[in-house]
Amino acid sequence: MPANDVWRALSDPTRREVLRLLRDGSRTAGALAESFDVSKASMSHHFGVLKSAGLVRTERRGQSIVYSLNTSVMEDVATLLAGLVPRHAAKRVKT
Amino acid sequence: MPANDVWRALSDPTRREVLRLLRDGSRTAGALAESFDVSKASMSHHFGVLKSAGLVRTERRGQSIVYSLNTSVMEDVATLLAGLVPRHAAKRVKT
DNA sequence: TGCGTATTTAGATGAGAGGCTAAATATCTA
DNA sequence: TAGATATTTAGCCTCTCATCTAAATACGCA
Repeated sequence: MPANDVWRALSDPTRREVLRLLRDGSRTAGALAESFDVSKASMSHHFGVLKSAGLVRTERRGQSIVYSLNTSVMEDVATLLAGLVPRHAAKRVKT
Repeated sequence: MPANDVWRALSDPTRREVLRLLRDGSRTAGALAESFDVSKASMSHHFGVLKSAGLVRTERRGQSIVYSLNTSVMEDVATLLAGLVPRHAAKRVKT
């Protein structure tokens, strides 16, 4: 999980929304894509960015590919952020 | 603090390093710029991005302009991140 | 006021990102 | 195997971003 890839992945609003959707459970590429007003090809590109950053995992199920959050890496992201926040700004990350 | 601006500001490694430097205390634009192998004009651009995202504050001191972290906004950033991390991935953000 | 220092703004450039359509690949089912 | 469905890859285009140099602005001090 190169930190640079993670930050870059998070810099796009579409990708952040994908992560938010995945908070509620795994979804197929197609199901995710339907939530956005963007071509499936473009969504596939976003999925690739999220995947190479290690933020999501994939699993084939029949004809579909199911995406889910890689929760352990999401924890690492919290740590990355902690490296920027000054000590007295520490707070409980409520989820 | 539009969330988009914050994430965009954080997506650049130079800007993240600026924030890390500011964790240890305020610094002038020139002092910050010396830590990077980039022109002062480019650094000024980065400062502008950080500032318009609300991540840093400025204060003129004589000929210099002193940059410091906007700690309250850094807390908000932690909240933004929390909006992406699934419940069972919650963790103490150690700083 | 005039000069030196500190910083930002203007304008140009090259690389990269995200978008699209069309084609390719993988899987299921008849 | 043929056809339908799901997803990714390829190729192209446009726009944004980080960077640079040069010029402009702001301040302190003689």
